[in-house]
Amino acid sequence: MIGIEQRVAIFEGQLKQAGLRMTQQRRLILRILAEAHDHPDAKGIFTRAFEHDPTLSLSTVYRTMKLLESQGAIERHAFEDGVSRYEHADQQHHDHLIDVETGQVVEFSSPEIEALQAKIAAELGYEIVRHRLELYGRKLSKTGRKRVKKDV
Amino acid sequence: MIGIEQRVAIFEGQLKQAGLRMTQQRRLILRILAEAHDHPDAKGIFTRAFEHDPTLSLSTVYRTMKLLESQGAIERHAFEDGVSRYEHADQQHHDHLIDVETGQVVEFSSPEIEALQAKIAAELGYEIVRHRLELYGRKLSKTGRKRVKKDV
DNA sequence: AATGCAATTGCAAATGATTTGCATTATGCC
DNA sequence: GGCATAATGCAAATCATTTGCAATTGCATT
Repeated sequence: MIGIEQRVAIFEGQLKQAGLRMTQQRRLILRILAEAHDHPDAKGIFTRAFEHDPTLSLSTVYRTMKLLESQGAIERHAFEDGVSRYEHADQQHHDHLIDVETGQVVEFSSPEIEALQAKIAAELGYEIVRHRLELYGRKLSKTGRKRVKKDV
Repeated sequence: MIGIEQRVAIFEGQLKQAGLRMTQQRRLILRILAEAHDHPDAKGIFTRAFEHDPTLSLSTVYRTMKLLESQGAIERHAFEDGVSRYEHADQQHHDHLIDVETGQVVEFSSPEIEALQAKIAAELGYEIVRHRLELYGRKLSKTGRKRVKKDV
């Protein structure tokens, strides 16, 4: 988990290499994302950013998300509700468990499942390029659970 | 895999119980779905049905898909392109592997993965309500593969 | 610090999938 | 056959996202 300044600096370097520019709005959105501990959608990011810069437009958020995604700086997910949600990409790979009652998103990862996926794909004559695994669940009442990391 | 007539009859029974009616367009769409060996989207179903009944409207297709889904007669999937795709629901549970080059959809199922999912959810304090597992892959060149079931 | 030009932005309009309001039609019980 | 109302077709409405374009801004260069 690196800091905001480093993230901005890294991204600015990537931009420069591509002949692109670091703008106020990109800096702001990057900051919002770095501070986010959840999986906000474009409107959510826009709302948060808007408080710092009321001249920002939603189009710019969308364009920036697309740019960040193409640079590998963020990951985009589309859960069941259909809207795209984003999270920064400096963490290890993980999948998501969505609480069907609250919409809360819990992250998890399972090397065993990954291995099985690769095996299945190979048996079908494929190599996996990427995958999407989402569990939709309901909280168990009271017994033996172990919470890990939660957000919305 | 049951026949079309039986499917229509079953569905008509379900409709009757709900005070709903079996119409020409519902019958037609049901037939199209039963004959489909792929995962068509609303427009695709509409196109196929339109050849049999040019008065059919796309709205009716959407309304019918929603009805069929609520009756458990079909399953709806939204892969990465965002559009909803449908398949009849009389087969055993399975997940999907999508060929990133051709869009071809291969079905597979893995009890091992299902078991792991349940275990992971339980550890996080959840019971799984449903899940979504999609593998996006590229065909291996020539060696050891075993094709199973394919469609688009 | 001023200049120039392409990259970027904000805005509004366009898109594309899906839904919905409403007047018209058709289904299925009497 | 007649009726009440469920279902349809059409057009207009949504909703998330994208895009055209004129105005602005970043930044490399004087």
